[in-house]
Amino acid sequence: MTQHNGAMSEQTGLSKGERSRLHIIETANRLFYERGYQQTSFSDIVEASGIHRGNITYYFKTKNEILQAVIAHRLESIRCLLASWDTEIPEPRERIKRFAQMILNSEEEIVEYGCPMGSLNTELGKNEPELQQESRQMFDLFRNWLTRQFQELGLRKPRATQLALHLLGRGQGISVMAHVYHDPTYLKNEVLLLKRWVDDVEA
Amino acid sequence: MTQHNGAMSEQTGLSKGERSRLHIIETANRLFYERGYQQTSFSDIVEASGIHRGNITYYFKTKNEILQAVIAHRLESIRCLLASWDTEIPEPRERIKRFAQMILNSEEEIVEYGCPMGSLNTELGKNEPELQQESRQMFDLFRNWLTRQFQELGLRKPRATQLALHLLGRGQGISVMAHVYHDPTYLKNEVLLLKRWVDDVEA
DNA sequence: GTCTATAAGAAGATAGAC
DNA sequence: GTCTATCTTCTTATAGAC
Repeated sequence: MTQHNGAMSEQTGLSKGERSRLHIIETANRLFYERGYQQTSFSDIVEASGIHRGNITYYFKTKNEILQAVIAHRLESIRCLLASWDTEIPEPRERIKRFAQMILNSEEEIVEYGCPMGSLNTELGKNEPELQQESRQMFDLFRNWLTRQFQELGLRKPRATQLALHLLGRGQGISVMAHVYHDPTYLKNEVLLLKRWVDDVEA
Repeated sequence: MTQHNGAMSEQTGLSKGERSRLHIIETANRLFYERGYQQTSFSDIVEASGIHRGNITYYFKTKNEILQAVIAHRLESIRCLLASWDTEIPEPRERIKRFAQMILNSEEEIVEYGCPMGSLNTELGKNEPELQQESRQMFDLFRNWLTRQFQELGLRKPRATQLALHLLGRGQGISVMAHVYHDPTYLKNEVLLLKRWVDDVEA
């Protein structure tokens, strides 16, 4: 059966509907990060996206569904990011340090809003166990990827996983404190310490 | 002028009104921690405390004021805690390790709800800058106290502050990750690492 | 696919009787 | 000090025209 997609954009390869859907997701993603999930209303998404209420409902029946789509979107972004690191960085130790560098690259947003993964999970963990579980998958991607990198350094899996969790935790701590004190200097200094820690991990 | 407080309890030294006020604060404190500030409604506090709506309003005009009282209450608890550590523990290094031990002692709550200071600050940081600033004072108490302990170890103030912030950040990271994965084993292991780190800080 | 209008309920805040 | 009742606004969700 031949598919007819006459209205597809040649630039993006997305149909009109797919573009609207993506625009809703990207708008909601930003608002959920900057204001929090609970504190972002449906109307906020309507205003910020410029897409009318009923049309958003056409794509997502509930706000809950929007969050699920946002999480799926973030998961895909993380997968792409990790794949690019795998491609571009040959040494596992340098790959691990690239993770620390990511924190430094996001300095401004982290100082202002905290870590997107951590703050979302912290919010959902209080009252929405199913959604917390979905958002936890973002951590899983990094944890599994970091575990693999430590294994490539020559460590056994349990130890590699332990180090991966330690590194993730250090990143979360840095993000929380940098946000609490709105302090880029603290963030920079701690990322430096973290890279040194990576250098000192024995193969 | 002589004060007449005929209705004071002999056990607590609090008048009826002071007891009601305290009961509201303690109830709200627990709910804000377990469910989050935004996700706790005025009616939730009414139900959980057993004190009727109008009477809560008699003590606190707005939910905002309740939060301020909750933060003030927490600040006082932290001051008492730190004072007791000062009294009971002679060595500064042992005092610092007592801070790490506190995380272990709160293991169950942290795994279920995260750190009370960190999760509150993360939530308020998104949309309520004034309230975040108030809640930040909880971190200030620990930061200043830890800084003093590191100074007593013989370190200069800037370095002592840096180490205090590092320690606070490690604690936050542990709390976030233990909560994300609901993993007491990770928490125990990381607290152990943290105590070793304290032992290795050079005087 | 896109939009307007509105229903149904929950939220915070207030008035005033007892 | 304690309580009931209500106002107003905001929220999510839905119905249905175009």
